[in-house]
Amino acid sequence: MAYRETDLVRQRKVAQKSGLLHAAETLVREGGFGALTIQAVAEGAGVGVGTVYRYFSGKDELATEVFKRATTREVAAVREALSGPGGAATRLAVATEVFAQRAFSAPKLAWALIAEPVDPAVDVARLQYRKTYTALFETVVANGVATGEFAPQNPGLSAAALVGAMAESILGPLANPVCNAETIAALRLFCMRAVGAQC
Amino acid sequence: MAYRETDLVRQRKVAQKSGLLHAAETLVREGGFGALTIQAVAEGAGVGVGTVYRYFSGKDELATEVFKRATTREVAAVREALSGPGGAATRLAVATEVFAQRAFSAPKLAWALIAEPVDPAVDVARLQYRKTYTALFETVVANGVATGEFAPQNPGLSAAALVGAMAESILGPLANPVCNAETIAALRLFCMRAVGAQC
DNA sequence: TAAAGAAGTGAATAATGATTCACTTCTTTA
DNA sequence: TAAAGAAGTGAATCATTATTCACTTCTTTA
Repeated sequence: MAYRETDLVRQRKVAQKSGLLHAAETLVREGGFGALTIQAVAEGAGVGVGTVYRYFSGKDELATEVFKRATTREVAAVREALSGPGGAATRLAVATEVFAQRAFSAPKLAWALIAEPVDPAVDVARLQYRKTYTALFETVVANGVATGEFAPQNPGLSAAALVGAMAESILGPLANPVCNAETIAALRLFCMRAVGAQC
Repeated sequence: MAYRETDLVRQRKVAQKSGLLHAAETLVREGGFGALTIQAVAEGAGVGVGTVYRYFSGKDELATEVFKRATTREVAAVREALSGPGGAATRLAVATEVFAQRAFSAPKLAWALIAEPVDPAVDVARLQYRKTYTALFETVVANGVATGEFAPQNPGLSAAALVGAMAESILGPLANPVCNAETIAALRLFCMRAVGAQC
């Protein structure tokens, strides 16, 4: 036995994989999943295309991992906002702002995660993502309805509509590409009225 | 001079082009623009692939024409609903229902027109489409704000958010795929509250 | 240092789908 | 009917990407 993987090698492999994922996410940030090609990932990470296949079984797996990493971050940020202090109205308002801020700072990424259709493999992950996302909003809407802060309504539909309203007004092709405090404030008011919160 | 195009030939050419567009739209209805291949269009219309190129300079032109035809119809339907009788609230409610009904009856098409990313060539047409669409809603929102029926708000942002809310709750991956009167009613209420209409 | 084991490489291959073009068939008129 | 003009055809070609694999280089240990 003349070879055995050492910690040094393990670290390098982790770093390599991380570098590949970083290069891949950069591409998605800049041009959505449509810009994610193995060639470009390899180039961005400074390795050969074959190397990518040492770390990922194929494009699907790479794309899915990029998707999961990014969505985990996004969901965590919104979840944190929704689990903060205050009533349902306050928390929904804060969550709306968090969503808007993050989307503004990386619109292509936000669009890629929420709307861009991709491989069926990634679509499975996206379905889970949207479910999680919508569920977060659904919870706060249902909570507000229960406490009487919001109007009676179908929380599931309202949650989907809220996500759609946020996505369209901020990521849509007609959206102001500049981070605009007024836009965010207007969106927050729209969402507040939509759930029937008094404000 | 031994040949000159006659009316008969002209008619046939018009019919042929119309048949190609019909075949193309059928494909988009069934699978979005992703399903629009020249091969499939030719097959659907019962002609050779080369024939498609006698009528369209390339795939871009074909896709753009399909898009424009379909969107013209959609916009007309919503515009009619918005220009009907009654106040801003009534007209917005009717328009919401029209949008929802049409989207339910052809969800893939609606999704393809509103959300599916396609060739840059088609994207130009889509931008125009969304502008038109949003402008329609913007007008009624501004109208309602002016008459005091709706709360004060930024009509442009609200219009985009309304379109997003409708699209997401009806076309989104989590949407109920069945035409559901309750869903439509819930969406209508959401939209009414969102603009601050009393109902 | 030598040899085993594994990572790195990128030209070659595969798959998909748009586009071309030399050819055939149809339509018209002298 | 003959010949011009145009439409129809689809196999061949081009373009883009994912994927493979025979080979090279690196790392480890006896």
